[in-house]
Order: sequence, then C-alpha cells, then structure tokens
Amino acid sequence: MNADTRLDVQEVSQIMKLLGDKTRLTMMKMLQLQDFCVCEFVELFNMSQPAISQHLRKLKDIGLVKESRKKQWIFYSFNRNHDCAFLVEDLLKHLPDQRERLAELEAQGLRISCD
Amino acid sequence: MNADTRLDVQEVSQIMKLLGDKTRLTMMKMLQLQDFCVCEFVELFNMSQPAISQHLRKLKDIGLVKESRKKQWIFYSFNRNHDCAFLVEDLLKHLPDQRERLAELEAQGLRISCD
DNA sequence: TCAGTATATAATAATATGCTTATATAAGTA
DNA sequence: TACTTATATAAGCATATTATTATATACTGA
Repeated sequence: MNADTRLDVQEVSQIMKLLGDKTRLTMMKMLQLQDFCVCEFVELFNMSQPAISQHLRKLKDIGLVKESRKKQWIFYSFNRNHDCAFLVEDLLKHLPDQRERLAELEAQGLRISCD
Repeated sequence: MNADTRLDVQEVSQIMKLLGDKTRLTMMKMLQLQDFCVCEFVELFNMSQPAISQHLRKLKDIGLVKESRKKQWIFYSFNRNHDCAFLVEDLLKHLPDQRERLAELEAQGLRISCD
C-alpha cells in the first residue's frame, strides 16, 4: 500500500475517465519524461491545435498537469503533487516507453527548448 | 516494473475508460474480495437491474470479469488472467476497502451464497 | 407444465465527449 | 504600432455513454 492510500472512489474514477482517452494517456506518459509545449503535442499527435489544447485543459482542470509560460510558449508539466500522482505514475509504468516518438520529433527539428 | 510490462496504450486506455465510472470501479474493487451476483449489486448500488447488467456486460466484454451460473444466479468474478489484471489490481489498492458496505448487505440478509 | 425469480437485451432519451471551424488573446518582433 | 506566432475559447455537430422502460430468456420448484 502506498502513501496516497485511500483516495476516494469519486476522485479516482474521474481521473480514470480522463486517462480513458488514448491521447491524454499518452500525453501523461510523455510528461513523465519531460515538459512539453502545445505545439510539440500538435506535431506528436498529428492533431489540431484546439483539440490538443482542449485535452490539456481537461488534464489541467483536474490538476494532473500544470502550465507555465516560457517566452512565447506554454509548457505543460506533470503535477507530482496531485493526490493521485502516485497512482497515475504506477499506472503509467505499465505503458511502453515513448522516447522513440520523442526522438522522431527531435529528428524533425520540431523540438522546442528554451533555457 | 511488473510482469505485464508493456501493455499497449490502446488497450490500457480502453480499460481506463471502463474504470472511469464510479459504479464499475467500485464493482471491480468489490470483486477483488469475492464473487457477486447481479442481484447483490443491484442492492449494493441501489440501481436498476438493467443498469447493473449493462455495466457488468461492459466489464465482461473487455474481459475484466467472468460470469458463471450457479443455480438460478449468475455470479461475476474478477478475471485475474486478463492482460491488465495486474495493472487493475495495482490501481484498486489505492481505493478504500469495501468490506463495510458488504457487511451492510449481509446485515440486511441480502447476501446470496450457494455452496 | 406453469409460475416465479434472476438476468439479459432492445429501444429510447438525456447527457457527455471530442472533434471541427472561427475567433479571441497574449507575447515576440520588425 | 502593426504583424506574426502560440495558445485558448466558443459554437456547433457527430458520436458515445448511461440510465429508463418494456420485453425476452433461462432456471427453479410446485
């Protein structure tokens, strides 16, 4: 049993509902590795910008991700302070690594980095 | 990392979608303890019989539960052979125990047992 | 075989979801 | 300031989800 033991069913089912979408589930898996900005996700998922934006908003509304502006981009990050963060990370362990996909983005020169 | 490592995102997101419902999530938590028949769930969730039946069908269709007839009742059980069984059990660990709720059912004399 | 009980299925209606297109906002830059 | 880029939001539409009601099916026991 873990540190977050005894989350309530209501909360967990809401989290599960959000992760019950392939795009959002993959987003969370990738956000375990590093932060991403919207335009990177647009490339990665080959999906329209508003569609991506709406998925991210849902994740943000429930608190699973945080956003922060850096220069002209808005970066999203995994919120490891969320009640269910431990549960979610546990779950994501079962999914295949996404580094390859990330490497492709890099190869296409579409990776955004700002330091 | 676990024995089921590297489930595909498609499959996991489907499972998550199913568990993204409070009733089904609780059902799975309870089925970890023991088998249940439909009428017990109807009492436990205070929900119509067809509604319960439809939730169970979804869980059965995806393979998370198995059914078996015993006398006039159909009992549902947790399918621990499912690809994602380990993942699901991991997840359910984070939820509150349901023994109390079960005790109530027992107290009301609504528990079905057939040996 | 018939009645009663347990369960499943079908049709339907209300609501939720996820995309699209169009537009607004906000920051960076000439 | 005006233009461009990055992102968010709103409206609309197609589809999915979940419950309800009505009905069908399958056992059990007299």
